[in-house]
Amino acid sequence: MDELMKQLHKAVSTDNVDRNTIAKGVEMNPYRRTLHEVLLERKDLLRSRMNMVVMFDTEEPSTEIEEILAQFQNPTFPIEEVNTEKDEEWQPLEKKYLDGVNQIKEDMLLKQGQLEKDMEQSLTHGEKVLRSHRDFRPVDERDYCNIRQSISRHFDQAKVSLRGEAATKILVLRRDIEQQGRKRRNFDKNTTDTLQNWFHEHRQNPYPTDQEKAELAKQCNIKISQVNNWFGNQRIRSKQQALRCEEEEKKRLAAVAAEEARQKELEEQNAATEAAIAASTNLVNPGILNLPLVNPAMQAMMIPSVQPTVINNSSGFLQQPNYFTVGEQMPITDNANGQQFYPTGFETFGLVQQTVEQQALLQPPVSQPTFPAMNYLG
DNA sequence: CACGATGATTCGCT
DNA sequence: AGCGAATCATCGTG
Repeated sequence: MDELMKQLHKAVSTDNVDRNTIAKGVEMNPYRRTLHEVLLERKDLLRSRMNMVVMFDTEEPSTEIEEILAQFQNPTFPIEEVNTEKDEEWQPLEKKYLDGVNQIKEDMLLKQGQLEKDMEQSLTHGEKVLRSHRDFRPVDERDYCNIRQSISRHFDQAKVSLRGEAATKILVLRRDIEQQGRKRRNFDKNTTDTLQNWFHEHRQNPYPTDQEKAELAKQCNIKISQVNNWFGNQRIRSKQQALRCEEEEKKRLAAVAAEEARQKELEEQNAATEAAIAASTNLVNPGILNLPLVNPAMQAMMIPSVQPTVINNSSGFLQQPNYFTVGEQMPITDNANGQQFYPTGFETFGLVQQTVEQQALLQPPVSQPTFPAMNYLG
């Protein structure tokens, strides 16, 4: 019985009321109804009074919060660039801020006053509860002290929370005023996404009706005039962008064409040089001038002193990797300069090392898979 | 701070 | 009134 009473006492002083403990006590105590009622009543009272503010287990007065709450004494307008020229623009905003701070302050003081009252009530109620305990257990000054401490601790925390809430409200207000003070704000991602989606889905005819504009405005939380501005800007800018893309594509194609022309010219030059050198170095047997130097069959017919190594060193075109593969072809015509021409694919034969690009020219280019270009205007 | 993106404003046209 | 176009002014970023 003593043990049970101890538990009950502890439960009351710490507000940690375990209903099982109470139930046991109720069963074994002649004053059970009274005890049961006062415990629950006290607990419910505390709960209902406290739930007006968020309670934290350990909350200490914060210097940060108090610094923010200094706005109550000396409110400073959050926007710096206040000049005389734009005073009429800032004044309503400044007033809004000062009024807001005042409102927050009044709210806080009101709630704080309510908390004080509630604390007084709780204290007197706690004392009343303790007095009623005297009917079934000894109650001394320590019990009163405990319950006073317990109650005032709860209310102190509530006050700290209240100040924290007020500080948060001030920060939110300052941020809002700062945002409103700006000349222009970019729309948030949701808004631009919504507008972009509509624009893209209707890119064939991106002109929303009045009703659609109203819907978009509501959906994006912007004014209808802003929807109009956005679509006006979007139409002209996507058009400009499309034109820019077209322009760049033209430039690109022109550059490709120029490069191709340059390559062709280079090849023609090479062919000319090669033929000229071939004509001047082919002194081994003037009688067979009209036969290709490159024909291996001809090499066998040449005088023995002319070794392939010599030809290699002196003229260089034997180093051409394709020499023997194309060499069996005969020249098809002569021109006035004694140049010999060979069927298609033979022109690359020359003194200049065959480049990769030139080799590629001999083969039909592998067609690259093409991806349809995105056309924003449809 | 330079520069591109972007929302708003203005003007002329139909 | 609604639009395209040019322009302004600010924002956001490297």
